[in-house]
Amino acid sequence: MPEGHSVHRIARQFARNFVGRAVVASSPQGRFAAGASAVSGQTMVESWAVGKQMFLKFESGEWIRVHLGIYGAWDFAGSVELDDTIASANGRMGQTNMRGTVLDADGENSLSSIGAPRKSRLRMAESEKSSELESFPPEPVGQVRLRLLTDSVCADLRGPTACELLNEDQVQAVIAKLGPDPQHDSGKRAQQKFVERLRKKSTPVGILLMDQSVVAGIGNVYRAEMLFRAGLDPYKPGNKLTLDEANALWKDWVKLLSIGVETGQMMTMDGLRGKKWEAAMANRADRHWVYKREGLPCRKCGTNIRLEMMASRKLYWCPSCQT
DNA sequence: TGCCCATGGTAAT
DNA sequence: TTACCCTGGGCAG
Repeated sequence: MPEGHSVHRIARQFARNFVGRAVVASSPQGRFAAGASAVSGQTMVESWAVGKQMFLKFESGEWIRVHLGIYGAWDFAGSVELDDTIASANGRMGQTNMRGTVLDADGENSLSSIGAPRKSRLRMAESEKSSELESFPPEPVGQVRLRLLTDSVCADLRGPTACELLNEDQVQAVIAKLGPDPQHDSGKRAQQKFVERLRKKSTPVGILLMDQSVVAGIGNVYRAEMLFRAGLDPYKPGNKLTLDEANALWKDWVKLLSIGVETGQMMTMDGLRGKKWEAAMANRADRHWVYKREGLPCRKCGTNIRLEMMASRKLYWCPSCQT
């Protein structure tokens, strides 16, 4: 269940392990058979993400667009090289698991997950584990929509909201609909675009931050946490935000996204040191100001954190700190 | 074992 | 606003 940071990490993994190599593509499940066969045998030439969407370009000029949605996941297997820009400790990548690498659902190191991201496989005997690691590529597990394979690395895609073949124009059309993403559009123009779109409408800022055409990549966790960090009432209309408030939100997103891409975790309580930082990295419950903390005392003022539905998503906030 | 829920998004209503 | 897509983790029983 990735927000923007994990998709960028996955795109970097493809850049590191697939770009420049010939790729055999298939759809074991069958639902992307035509798209897979269109690119199979070609060299992958680009891999990058905008917001929660990832784009893989092949030498023919065709692209695959993938949106993981809430269930989607990539599993990497084989001799996977970690991207240099990604911290190798606690190397979990959102929903992405990598067989052969030490990973765990909460970013904790766990030998049990070697070779087996799926629960059913965690119970495999040691002998079975080692034999599975030896066979490459592994047997597809579950409904694999798309499998991408090089000599040494295999990536399986399951349960995505979107996986489709696009041409250059179609890719540009998708991107045109998205708001700026600091990891893709750096600089003042991206910030200006965000500020402009945020302050245009009377829609509550809590909804605007989740609107991918305003800013690409923010999801429900970052939304709640950013509003708390800014001390903003989620119901404040976008067009009532001051220029300073809007600029500060962008700067905070740049910072949080960068931490997320580097660590693979949505660490929103930055400024922690030593043991507190370690505890937060190890424990999801210690990582956030308000997210999933309804009924618990606010970490700053002690007021109970409130939970309400906003545009049919759960919104967590502190009514005292956020005004 | 079998529910419920989830860091999304779209299409139908 | 709701249904649906479709997967895995958590947890009650």
